[in-house]
Amino acid sequence: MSTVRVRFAPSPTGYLHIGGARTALFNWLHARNLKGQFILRVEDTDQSRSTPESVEAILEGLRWLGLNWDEGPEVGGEYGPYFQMRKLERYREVAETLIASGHAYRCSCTKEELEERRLLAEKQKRLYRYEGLCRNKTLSRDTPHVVRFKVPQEAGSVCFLDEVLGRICKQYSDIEDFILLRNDGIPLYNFGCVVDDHDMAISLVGRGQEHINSTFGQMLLFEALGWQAPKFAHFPLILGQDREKLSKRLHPEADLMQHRKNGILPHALLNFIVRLGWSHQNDETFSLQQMIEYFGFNHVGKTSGVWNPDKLLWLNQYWMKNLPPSEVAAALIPFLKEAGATEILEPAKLEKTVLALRERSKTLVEMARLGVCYFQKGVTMDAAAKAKHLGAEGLALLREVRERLAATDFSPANIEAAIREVAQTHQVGLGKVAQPIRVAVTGQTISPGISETLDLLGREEALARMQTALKG
RNA sequence: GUCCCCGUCGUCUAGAGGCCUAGGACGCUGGCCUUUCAAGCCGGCAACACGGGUUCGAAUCCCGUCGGGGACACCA
Repeated sequence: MSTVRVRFAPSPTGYLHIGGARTALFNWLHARNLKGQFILRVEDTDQSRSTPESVEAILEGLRWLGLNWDEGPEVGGEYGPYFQMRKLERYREVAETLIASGHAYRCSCTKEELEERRLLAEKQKRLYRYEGLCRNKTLSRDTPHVVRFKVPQEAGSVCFLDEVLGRICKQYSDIEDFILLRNDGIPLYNFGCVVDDHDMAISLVGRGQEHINSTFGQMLLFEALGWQAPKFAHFPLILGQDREKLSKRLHPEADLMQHRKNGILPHALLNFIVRLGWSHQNDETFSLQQMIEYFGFNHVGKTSGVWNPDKLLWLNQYWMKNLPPSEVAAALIPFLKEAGATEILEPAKLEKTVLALRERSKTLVEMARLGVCYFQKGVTMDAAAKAKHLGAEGLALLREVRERLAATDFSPANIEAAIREVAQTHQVGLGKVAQPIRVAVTGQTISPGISETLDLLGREEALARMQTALKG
């Protein structure tokens, strides 16, 4: 069996797009599933838009998701360079080969000239083609020119067998003489991509369906160069709720790191995007090991999927409840700080907090909001909560329970008993007694069960907070 | 407009000719549990785009229509 080598080849023109993240994930899973190599390649040939900051942002996004690469920036590898701008000579050399073999030509037509022809063709209601356009001009190397690929002029078509879509073809006449090298000698996507996929011995190219049309040109290039083309797999697109392709401009959820800020666990996000376009029987939740074990292109769907924020939230809560508490606790720390925690974030207490709050929060932001009161001195009292539960009646009940609590240790049984007795004495429901305690110690109407809450706070702090509430 | 891809509940999907009276999940919804809020458990609503074929039999195969999306840069 030949080696599986797949790549993720983003262009560093901004943050890591969620669609890119899913493309990376599918490739990564395929590589891990088959014990192959996952390569990261930076396609930075768009000089006007590429920035080093973007490279870093993309690496950071991949690291956050845990998608490690075997070759690429920072780790190197035998097939580098992994930045396209570092191998311009190579592209020029290949372009020359194509010109020499008659598969490409130098073209000095300007954009304007081409546009003119396009309009003319439209006016004449005939299909516009690049046929013969500049092919016959002979140019010296010093006149400014681009290098164009010479698409076969005879009748015929290019086809490839897509791993998820099946056989797809396109007629030669529907493909234009696309540009290989710009007039500054820098390669365009379609060309750099082919040279690199060949040079890096990529066995399968997995990318979004928006690239299907460029695949035909690439197939032509592989053929002209006499190189064996890799396999291709085109993944369904991710659409926003407006059914348009998820774009950075229109959809905030397109920004991977936005989800980190929103308190989404990386594993939850992974689980969510892996199910957008892929399935394994009726399974909904997957550990990383399961994803790797089950993944295959045969179960990648063909239809675009719509972003579903509710399901992401559900998955996030699911994983907050099912991942080791220590892992969730570690992820919670920055959110607690952000929420205003001032006390020491001690690991054991953090884990207890996670255990107590994970059934009540869908995100780490929510968990921090509910949990920050356990990591502060005193409470920030919610006015509405106070008005509702710490009126005359509430305070009277609170005074009484506090007395009983102060007289015992804080075992769950004792706390239960104290509440029960007070409720019984006054012929009121348990809630009547419990709520004032809850509000007094947390400042909110929402918290875990009372004994759990008091335990989290510690006897001393809890009694002190009740005392403060009683003083008004 | 041209080319390419796609078309099962609102959404993500299972489904590779009989196992489908179409299954699961999110959401919505009724109930149980309950000291708050949740979580959990039990139940409900809800889909094969349409029209022709092929076949004893079609969500599954073929054709057409309609619908949706994508690509049409010296961007990737």
